Amino acid sequence: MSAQDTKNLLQAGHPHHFAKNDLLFAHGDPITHFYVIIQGVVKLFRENQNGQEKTIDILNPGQSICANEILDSCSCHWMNAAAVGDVLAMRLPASWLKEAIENYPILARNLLNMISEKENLAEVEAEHQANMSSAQLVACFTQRLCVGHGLNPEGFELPYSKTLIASRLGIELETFSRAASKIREHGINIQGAHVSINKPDAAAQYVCDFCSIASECTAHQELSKSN
Amino acid sequence: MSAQDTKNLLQAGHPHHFAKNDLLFAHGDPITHFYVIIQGVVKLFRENQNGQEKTIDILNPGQSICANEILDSCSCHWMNAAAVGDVLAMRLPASWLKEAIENYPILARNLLNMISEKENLAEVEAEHQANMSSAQLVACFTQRLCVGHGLNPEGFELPYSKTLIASRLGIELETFSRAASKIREHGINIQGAHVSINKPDAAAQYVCDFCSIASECTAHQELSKSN
DNA sequence: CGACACTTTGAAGACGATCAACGCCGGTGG
DNA sequence: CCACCGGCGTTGATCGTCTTCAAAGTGTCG
Repeated sequence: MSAQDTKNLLQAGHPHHFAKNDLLFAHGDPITHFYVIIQGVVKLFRENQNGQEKTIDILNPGQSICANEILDSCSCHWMNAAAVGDVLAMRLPASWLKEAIENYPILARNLLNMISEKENLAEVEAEHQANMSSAQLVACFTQRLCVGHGLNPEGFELPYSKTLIASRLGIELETFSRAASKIREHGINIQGAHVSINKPDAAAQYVCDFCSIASECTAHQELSKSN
Repeated sequence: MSAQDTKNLLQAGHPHHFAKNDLLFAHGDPITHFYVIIQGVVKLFRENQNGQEKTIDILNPGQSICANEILDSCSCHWMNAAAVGDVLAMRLPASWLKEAIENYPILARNLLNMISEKENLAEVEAEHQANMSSAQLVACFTQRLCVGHGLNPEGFELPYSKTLIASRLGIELETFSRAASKIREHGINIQGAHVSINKPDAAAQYVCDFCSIASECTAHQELSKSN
């Protein structure tokens, strides 16, 4: 979004605070607001009648919530959004977004871009689920975090609980834990919440051969060239 | 799309024929065209360096191909598209779509809607993969086909090969075959290519309790009320 | 210190993938 | 007309992986 958009946004909405585990909205609620996270982490998830949960995405400051639902033709939320810790989020009426789209074609264009990208990622994740072992899923996730930290040789701390990450990857916590020890032999070291990568190229090969978009993946490119 | 759009479309493009197994485009090809299927079936799939394939979607006449890729910022295709049988498809330059979007905001709006919907479906499918057994996946797929045929008590013929469907569902052909016999006890009868549903409500319950959007699913609603 | 959330580890079990063999059918060629 | 072949689907047996259940370990915070 442009600086101008941001300015408009700040005028149209108000910051709103959510405590840990608060729901920003739940499945079935009418869609009334659009959110932009200022601080904290929000978990999007779906829940079926058996109580099984599937975490769809983990959102960080700067990311927006439920733009796609507002743009879809439905009037109610399809999923739940919960504050993982304390969260501060800008809250705007849904109508504001709809009007903005009508008035600023450039915004519509940006949103198209963003949503296309998300759809693409969703497909790639489905592919990963089908073709990768749980250890590879964990390695892929970790690698991308690591690139986000500039491949710092000191390593970094996991930004979320392992329970949350496991849920995001569609595996059980126990499986995550076992996967974490298994990928040590591929150069990825997870000790408690601290992560470091010894052999980025080895790790990349272990994972990215099983990913159809490795050649376009920025994380993969960074890892490979760092040799 | 509106009738007017269709008219423009017919003027801007030319129909193009593809033989069985022809690629409409492949991963890495520059994005030059946009397609609308007139006749036949097209398979979208991704392939990793190990040769593992994942079928993303099966497209039928009337559906468009790669609108999302054109709207994404990338210049090359992220996936492959192959003709399952003989295919006739309208082929338009990608620039046509981009211009149309700039000129007709309503089209942008429709595309936003369509892509949001696809993203939503991709997420639901990920959820299904995580929470359903292979038998339930097959049942879900079959149910929706069945509703598409108006719940005809005579049943209907599968429109695709079982190999293709299995690949679409992310399971092996053998698993599909075993699942097909297992779901007979839940009122779904698959004999060769012929499918009939004896107990729609039983089948719906067997599957839809594991789906977070059962209450919004049109197929589920049809099945439930048919008792 | 004790309660609680989070994580690790072990053992058993279920499920789907894989390998292998066979049946069915349509097409091709002698 | 029959023999052969290849694509497709079914069925059986085995194996590896992930889930599940259970127990114990670690850490933080009141």
